[in-house]
Amino acid sequence: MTDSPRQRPMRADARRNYERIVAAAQEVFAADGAGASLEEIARRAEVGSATLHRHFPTRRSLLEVVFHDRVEALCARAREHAGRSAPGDALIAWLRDLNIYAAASRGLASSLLRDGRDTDLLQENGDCRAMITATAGDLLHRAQQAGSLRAGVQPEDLLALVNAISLATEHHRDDAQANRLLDLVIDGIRLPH
Amino acid sequence: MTDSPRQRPMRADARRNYERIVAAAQEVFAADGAGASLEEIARRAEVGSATLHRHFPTRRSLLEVVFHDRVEALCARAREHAGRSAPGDALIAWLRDLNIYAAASRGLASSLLRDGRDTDLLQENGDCRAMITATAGDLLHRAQQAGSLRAGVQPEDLLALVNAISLATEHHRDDAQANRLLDLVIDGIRLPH
DNA sequence: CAGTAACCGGAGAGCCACCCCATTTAGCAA
DNA sequence: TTGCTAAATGGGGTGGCTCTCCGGTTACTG
Repeated sequence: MTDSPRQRPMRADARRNYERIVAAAQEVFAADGAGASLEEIARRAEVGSATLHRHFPTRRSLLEVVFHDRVEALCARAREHAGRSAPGDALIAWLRDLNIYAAASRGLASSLLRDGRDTDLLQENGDCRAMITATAGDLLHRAQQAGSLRAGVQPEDLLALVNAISLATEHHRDDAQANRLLDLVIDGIRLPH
Repeated sequence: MTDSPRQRPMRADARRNYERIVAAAQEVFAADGAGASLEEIARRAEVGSATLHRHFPTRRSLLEVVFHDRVEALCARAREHAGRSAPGDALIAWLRDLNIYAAASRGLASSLLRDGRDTDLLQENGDCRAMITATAGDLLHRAQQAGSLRAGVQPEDLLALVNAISLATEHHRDDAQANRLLDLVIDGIRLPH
């Protein structure tokens, strides 16, 4: 599913380096955040920096690959919630998942969300962004149709806010504040009933 | 020597350079955002980069000075609102001011808010941060005492959220979204009555 | 077991923040 | 006014970053 070798398959050494880079990036991004040094990643992967830049022309393209799996897991989780709970509750439960994920990944989500100005990038492979926006949109739509949510809220708003909460609380590692803020946001989008 | 612990006034040339740097920083930060090149600022101020670094040992210390005036204006505005409107309305009106300010200053506010990890910096001169936190705390406290706001919300939460909104919407310059998000937040903190 | 296209990575260009220290200069006192 | 001294300066160095070029290497194919 993820592998579609309709293009010419990668040469063995290329694929090996590609995977070493992704593995190294996983470690380094987790340790230093999304702004980590790409050269450090190349160094840890024992690969020339040119090789890294050839495989991943932008920082974002690397982040995209590194977090693809986690984002997929998050979307799967959304489907679970949708099949198990009432629409409004499903959305809220998923927002909590998203919040935890965002806190755990040190503002990485924000790097994926952002960079809307690089329009090429977006259409080229806004894969994670597209997946997660679609997921949020789906849950949101259901909740709104079920009448448990105010109208006018956009999927991007939710992502932006959760992302924002993680950004805002990131530096002083305050999960209590993050939860408080999420509760605020949830109360804001819920219809008084 | 020991009987005059008072700081000497700046030498005239030092003061001149200091002011040139601040003026240049104002332009450059406005144009390129808070991450702008410090060397470019020194260049535009026609000053050696060492001089810039001596006057402002960190990027943050420069931002601090550059935005001191605007932050003061914002706090003054808070006092106006407090003297004119009901506590809950005053807070909300001020949040809207804050939102506009944050949007206008291209994530600069966020740079001031953040960096809580540099603990030295905070106590050394968290001037803007302290001012604005105190202001938010004051308005919030009044509103809570007047019963128009849910309890448990912290001043930092409000700042974090508004800051967050500006961060989240910054890159695609969408004032409509920013306003929508702020409305959400306001509805979240307001008590249903 | 070649021949060739794909791939590699060292080296280098052009940024940047930050620091060292020889030189200049403001301000004061005689 | 003049000379002294501490304060202030800024050119240039260090080391780090991103990103590119290109001569050498290597995996696949026929």
